[in-house]
Amino acid sequence: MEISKQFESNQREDYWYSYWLSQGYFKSTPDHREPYTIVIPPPNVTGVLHMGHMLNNTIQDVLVRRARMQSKNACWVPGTDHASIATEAKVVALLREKGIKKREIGRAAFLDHAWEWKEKYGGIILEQLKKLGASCDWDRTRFTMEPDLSLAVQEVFVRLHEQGLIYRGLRMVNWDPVGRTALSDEEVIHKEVSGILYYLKYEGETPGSYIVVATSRPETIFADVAVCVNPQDDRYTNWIGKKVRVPLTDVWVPIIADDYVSADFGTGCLKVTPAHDPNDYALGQRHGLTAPDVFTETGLLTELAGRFAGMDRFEARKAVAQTADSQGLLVKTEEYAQQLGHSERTQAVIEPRLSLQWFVNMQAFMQKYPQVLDAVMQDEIQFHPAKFKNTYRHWIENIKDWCISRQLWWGQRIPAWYDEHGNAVVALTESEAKEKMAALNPSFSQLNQDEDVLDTWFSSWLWPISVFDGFKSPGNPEISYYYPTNDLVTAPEIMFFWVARMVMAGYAFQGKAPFKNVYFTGIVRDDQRRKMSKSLGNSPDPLALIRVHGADGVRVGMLLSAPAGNDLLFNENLCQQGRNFTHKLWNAYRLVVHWKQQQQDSELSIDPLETERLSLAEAWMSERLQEVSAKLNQQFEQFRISEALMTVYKLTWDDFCSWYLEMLKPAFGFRLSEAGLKAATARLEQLCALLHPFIPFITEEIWQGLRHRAHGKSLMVELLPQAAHSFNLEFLAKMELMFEVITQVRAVRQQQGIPMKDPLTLFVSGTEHIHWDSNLESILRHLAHVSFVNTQDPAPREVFSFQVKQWTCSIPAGGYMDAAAEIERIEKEKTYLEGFVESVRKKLSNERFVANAKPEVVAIERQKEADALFKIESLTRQLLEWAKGSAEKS
RNA sequence: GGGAGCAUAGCUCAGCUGGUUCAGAGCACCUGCCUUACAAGCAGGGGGUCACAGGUUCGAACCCUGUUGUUCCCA
Repeated sequence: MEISKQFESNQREDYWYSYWLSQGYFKSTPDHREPYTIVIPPPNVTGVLHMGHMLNNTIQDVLVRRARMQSKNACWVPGTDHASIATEAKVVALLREKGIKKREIGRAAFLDHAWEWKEKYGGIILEQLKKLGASCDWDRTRFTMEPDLSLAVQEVFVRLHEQGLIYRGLRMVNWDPVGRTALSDEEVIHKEVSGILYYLKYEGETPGSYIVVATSRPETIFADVAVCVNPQDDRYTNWIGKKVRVPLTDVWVPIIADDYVSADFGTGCLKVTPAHDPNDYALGQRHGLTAPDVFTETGLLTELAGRFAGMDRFEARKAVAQTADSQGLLVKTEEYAQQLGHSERTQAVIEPRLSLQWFVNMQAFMQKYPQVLDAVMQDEIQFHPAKFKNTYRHWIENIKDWCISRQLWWGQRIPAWYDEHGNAVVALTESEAKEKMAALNPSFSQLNQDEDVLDTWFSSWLWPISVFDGFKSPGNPEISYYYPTNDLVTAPEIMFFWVARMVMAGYAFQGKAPFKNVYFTGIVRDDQRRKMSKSLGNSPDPLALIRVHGADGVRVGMLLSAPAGNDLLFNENLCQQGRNFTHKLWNAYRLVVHWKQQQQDSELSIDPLETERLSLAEAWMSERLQEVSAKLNQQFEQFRISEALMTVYKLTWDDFCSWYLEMLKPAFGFRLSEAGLKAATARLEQLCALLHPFIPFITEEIWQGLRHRAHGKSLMVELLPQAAHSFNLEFLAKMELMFEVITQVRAVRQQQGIPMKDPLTLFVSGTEHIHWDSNLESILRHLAHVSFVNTQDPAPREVFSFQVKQWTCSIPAGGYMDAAAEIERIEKEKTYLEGFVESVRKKLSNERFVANAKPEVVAIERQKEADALFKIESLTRQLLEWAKGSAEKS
């Protein structure tokens, strides 16, 4: 069988993925095994795969595949969320292109369009995940707006309302005038922008008198109900209680005093617009002021603004300032930096707006479920990395009520009904609502359901429960088996949006935390540390990356420099590195296949020196595999996934390819024995198993190619090599030492220009300190072409030498020597060691050190001294020999 | 404005309870090699005042204080 020179990732990855699918390996049903469960952070239906998803889902797949190979019942539940604002905006835009207006066609028709859109595009991202190799149980794919999950959302609303944890209230909310909806605090992004401070004259009752008010929002003057000063501010004491005229109007407002106003900011006079600023609203409440609203829901000025009515708020700002200026009411303007809230979805500047909205009373919620904080602080839910516990605690301790109503149509409609007087009842169905209303107002004539829908996160927070139908049929076998899930992999950005709220829902509705571990990935940035985004155009197309580097290569690239919680500075070179790694593994495979083919060649005989090397290589590789398996267990326990990858990377490249295969490799003109081939095959299989969670495709291909496999077999359901509890450390150390000798001999060859084909003799002294095991010489011969080792006789005079621990190894220089250079090298090393000894002795002669330090530490220092002295002695002897040699020559 | 984190090689990061191999890894870089698995490779090599200044200690990358720079969260 001819193996292609490289792994044809594009075709073979598709092939293996559909093989896995057809065999149903991704499926999970409850059984007697230990469950391992992950629910996917549901991507947005409007989304296409971006680098963040790639990172996030690669990590999840690694965890799930590893669990599966540890014979756990691994279940990864996929799905998407309906993303109210984003989806609605998209559908509205699409309809607008067709000349259709949302409000004209009405709710039902609009929702038809939205569902149509969702059916067409909503699954794209999940299809893309398949290209990455994601081993989700696709039969379990859920959607936050499907009937069962929607019902769960509404039930939860009703239940929390009954418990008094949900209320409706007039509150200052974050209004998005473009999306025409309220947003929760978490959906508002504060950015510093440069604004202008306008200094406006407010004329007093006495002709010619005025005060100056500084404001960044002159367009809101029509909503002014007062001007406020600090009672301690001497400049304005006389004004308190008097009236001033709002510029450009005939409205007179009182001057009030309140500590809230800072005398230092602007002129010390604050215009009060309770409808348009949370602080002003509070001020208004304290002073019994009204709260007229000068904006429409789309951010236009109302008739309150007189001739400015109908103008956009930003246009009006300029127009009002200009008019005030022309009337001599604008004293001056000045630039200043201000923090402005922006809508996460539409980017629109947020307008604080008074409106009736539904809220979850978070303080009360937290009082009822204190575990939400405790579980995280006490590591019942472990955060990786743990530093995020601080952030979590801070948020919980300062928690604010959660505004959950959205003035949209795409989402679960709020199960609240109103009569003609605005009396509200909350019920799951209209008939229940009628009953409840009848009790409240027996004479009600009509009942209207709330027009608004619920925040998407009010669906997502139920996700770990609702995907297992924990609301539809409480205590069903699935929820009992899979819940709580094991690990959640997500970005720190949505710790509050989602993670914290899932914990809340977990305790409130299931009585248990939803997961045991939360792994926070970093944010994928470009090499200038800019966040990757579509608008910046700095994000590569993930599918194109997969085409070029292969899914395995991209997975390695994503993981290589993505320690938990650290941002990933993405660079395509990382995928290249991943690609190179898979290529290396591929070539190891080709070598083994090549050896297999050589066995058919009757002209070749078995290398007579193989047996010894084979048994050493096998003993060593077997220890190493166990050692590495144990290390991997530890690294996975601590979620050090990129370190785990580096561990198997080095195992493959250094241990397996550079040492193990090279030890086995038959000398030129010979072939490998059957035993040798069998061993190499088995080891490569084990290696593939360890690598499979990281690079599933190529390892499956190799594993399937190494020997005949029955149909229906797969590496992905094989078991990982087991980690031993103890290793033969002595043997491993002995081999390491021999490898060091080999490396040093190679270095001498390189430095002195001695070709590999010339055999060398090696003199070793110091074997009374460390035993020289001649059983290991076969690999020295094979890998460094040392044909003879002499541990008995003193080395001849002219040698190249090096130290390995207490061994002094010498290679007769033959015709290659450059005495002067060698002497210089030895002298340099001796000088260094002498300095070292001095520093160690200084330490040892310090009485306080000897008295205070732990005995073993002192012993180590003494050993260091002895070792160095020994080496110095050896070097001195060598120098002497070189000196004699040159003396005799001259 | 309030809070949290970070600062170690050119880059991205490890470095656990202060004490062997404590100054490490991968990539990048330099030198020599197309050696019959692999130039997407092999063999070798150089590279750091552990941000700065003090302090504690026999001993500090690690603990304490301050300074500077930087990132994030909250308002």
